[in-house]
Amino acid sequence: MGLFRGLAPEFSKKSRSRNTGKAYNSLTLSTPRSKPTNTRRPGATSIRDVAKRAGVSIATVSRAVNRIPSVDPALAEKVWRAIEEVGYLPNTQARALVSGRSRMLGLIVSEITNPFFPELVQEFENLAVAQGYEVLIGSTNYEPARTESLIRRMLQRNVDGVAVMTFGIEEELVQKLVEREFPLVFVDAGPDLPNIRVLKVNYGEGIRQAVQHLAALGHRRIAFITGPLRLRSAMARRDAYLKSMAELGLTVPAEHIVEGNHTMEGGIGAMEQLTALSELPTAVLCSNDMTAIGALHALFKTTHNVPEEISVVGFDDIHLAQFMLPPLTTVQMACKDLAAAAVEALRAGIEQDHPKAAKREWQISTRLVVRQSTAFPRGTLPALRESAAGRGRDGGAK
Amino acid sequence: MGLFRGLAPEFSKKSRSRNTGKAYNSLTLSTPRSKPTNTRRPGATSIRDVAKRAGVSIATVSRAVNRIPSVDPALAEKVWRAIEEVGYLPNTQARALVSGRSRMLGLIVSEITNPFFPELVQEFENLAVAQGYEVLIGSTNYEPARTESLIRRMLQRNVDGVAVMTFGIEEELVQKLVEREFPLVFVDAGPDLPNIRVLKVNYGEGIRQAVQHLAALGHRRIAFITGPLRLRSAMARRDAYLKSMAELGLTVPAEHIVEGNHTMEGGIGAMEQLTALSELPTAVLCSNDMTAIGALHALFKTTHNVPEEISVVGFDDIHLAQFMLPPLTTVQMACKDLAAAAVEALRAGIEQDHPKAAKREWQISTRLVVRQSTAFPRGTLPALRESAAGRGRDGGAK
DNA sequence: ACAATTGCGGGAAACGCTTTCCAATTTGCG
DNA sequence: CGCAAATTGGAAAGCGTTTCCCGCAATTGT
Repeated sequence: MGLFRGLAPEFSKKSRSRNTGKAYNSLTLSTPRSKPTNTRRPGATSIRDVAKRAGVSIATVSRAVNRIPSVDPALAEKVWRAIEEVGYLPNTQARALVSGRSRMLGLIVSEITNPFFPELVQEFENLAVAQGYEVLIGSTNYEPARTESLIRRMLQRNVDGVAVMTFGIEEELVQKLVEREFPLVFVDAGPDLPNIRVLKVNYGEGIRQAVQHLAALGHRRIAFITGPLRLRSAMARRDAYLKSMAELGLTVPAEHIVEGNHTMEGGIGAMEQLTALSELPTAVLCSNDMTAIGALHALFKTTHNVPEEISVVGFDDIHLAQFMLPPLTTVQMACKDLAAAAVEALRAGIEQDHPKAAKREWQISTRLVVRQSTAFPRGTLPALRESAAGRGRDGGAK
Repeated sequence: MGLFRGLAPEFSKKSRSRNTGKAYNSLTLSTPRSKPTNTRRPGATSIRDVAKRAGVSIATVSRAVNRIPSVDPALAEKVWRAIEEVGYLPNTQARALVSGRSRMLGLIVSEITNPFFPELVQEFENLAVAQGYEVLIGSTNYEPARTESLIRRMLQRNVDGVAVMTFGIEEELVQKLVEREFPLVFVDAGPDLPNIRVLKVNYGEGIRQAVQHLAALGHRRIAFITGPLRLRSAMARRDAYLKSMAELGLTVPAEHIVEGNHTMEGGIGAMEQLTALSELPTAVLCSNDMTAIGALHALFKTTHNVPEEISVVGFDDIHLAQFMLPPLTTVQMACKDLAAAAVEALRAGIEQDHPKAAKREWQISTRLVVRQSTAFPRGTLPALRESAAGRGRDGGAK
């Protein structure tokens, strides 16, 4: 719908000046329309410059650059020297023009300011660049309008594929990408179509470890702060928590599940709800690390000590987690693995002769990293607390 | 040098298979070389499809899309309907072909995983996209090799301009961009050339406020943890600190200036050096917030209380700062202003008829935000401490 | 009523740079 | 010496848009 209205913002200025009717005609004709040639950047060099310098044809230069072995090694060497001398860089746009592939990948995340995502972006970009791809990054901020504009941008720029790492995107918008048969990568779940690949995160694994860790320490009242529940991943994490609790025969009262929104502010709000309860939980699991950081902050403000009075566990294991006060026990979802899988899956979709072209699913594992935000609950024997501290200490050293 | 060797990574696969010599020939000839036509994505539509659908010429479609007023409104409406029906989106690459401008901006930051930069990226991107630009992001991680590859990527993709927000980049590498007369934006300082614009950050302003805030609380031994001193901005911050101290007649012993590297790890190391001193400083100013977070962590590990035993001040005011324990007093460098200035300066360089085309410098101001990581130094009267807490509390509410 | 002017729309070229086809030249070998 | 194979160069294709230029129709002026 609105996806196709309001195109071409870059021309708005021009059309504005034309609102005067006739006046514009002379205007536009006199202005840079006369000879728009020579728009090339002064220092830029083309394949022609190299050919001239090396005294060969442009065809030979192209072959040398692409390492077609039929060119005489001596000649190739001459071409390479010329390339360095004139500072030639092949124009990617021109290449895209003839190959029909832009060699750009889209990466859509939900919130670039959540530290988890820059880490993911970094890894993704490293891998993509190593394969000769450029990355177009977009952050939806959970706003449909942004997502829409993002997808339009990706379509217009003709990216070769898009990784949607928002952990639960608005369905209809992605439809646009699906229709055009863009290679797509989703996290957790996606439409079952040939161009679509899915990264399945095994939330249960790490979350079970976290619940069992807390239970082993003696916790029984373990609360959970969820993410925004319209995200599939947030639901999956909550469900994994419920399942792990049930496995241990622990019941979860309704008020022990509070909805957050994967931000620090959300963590604060949720934790304030929990501290207002008549019977405080002794441990809180959070749907991501930012939520946990918010929870720590809320507990600080209400002068509850962590981990003495209440244990806190995060999810993601962002770099920051180990520097929190106290260092955060958290479930690690290796963003390195995630990024690697995303790039591999995209390439499998783009390059028809890719070795894993047929693979549809990638598995991502999670695991608990114990640091110092978890301990024996209050009322445990001092002797035991000693050993707990010993166990907890630096379990997550890098 | 190496900038021009090793081009065309996208062809590496092909060339690898060619290492066998002759064998490849049949390979490349048989593979998708036969008829590389029809590489178009199935769902993609071109201006021609719209023209056919609307029963007009492509010229008319182009005019309608660009809102050239000479087209009959009724016809334009028909075109717009056709556009929605076929789901047409103008191909940016083709537009770039004729306009000679890619409408992409490069944004080079030093470390995407430092939370300050995602915030900057976000603002920058919002503004750029609103103006019809796409953003190519690159993180140097302080590695010359990465910077080099980054610049090559930007050159190859033909960006219209580059904002170098690394706060002090390796000179020779940028030379490549300067040579080609790319519009460039630097922070703090840059070569004095017509295509280059500079964002001057007034570090002195905020840092003076920080030093005076600490001095007013009664601190005399105020230490400073620098950033990596090869960065101009790190030097500028240190110099601003020294100047502010001198203004108050406070002497700074050499051991009160410790070099960090703008990361949490660096902050920890630097703070450990400070806590090892026979006479501990009562307050520490840090060159950025990540350093301050590291410092807080180091003080936590060595069981020094903040702010009772030692006050800590950061720089940047990243979003996270207010959620630290205790909430961090810091100098705000508004990344909104920075991003806005960067985009405006780039546009001034790119669009020759931009209203501020002649402007060379943009001023960025800084200011202190007082939170709870600063307080009266030890030994102050309890009565005074009360009022200090009152003053410090929530000075930086958003 | 006819000529002149204006307005609008369509066909086709240009845009920039690469890749690749095809033909020509050289080299090698029988 | 002749034919085949290997290399190289000239030239065209290719992408989808914007824009030039011309023709046709409609409107206005005489």
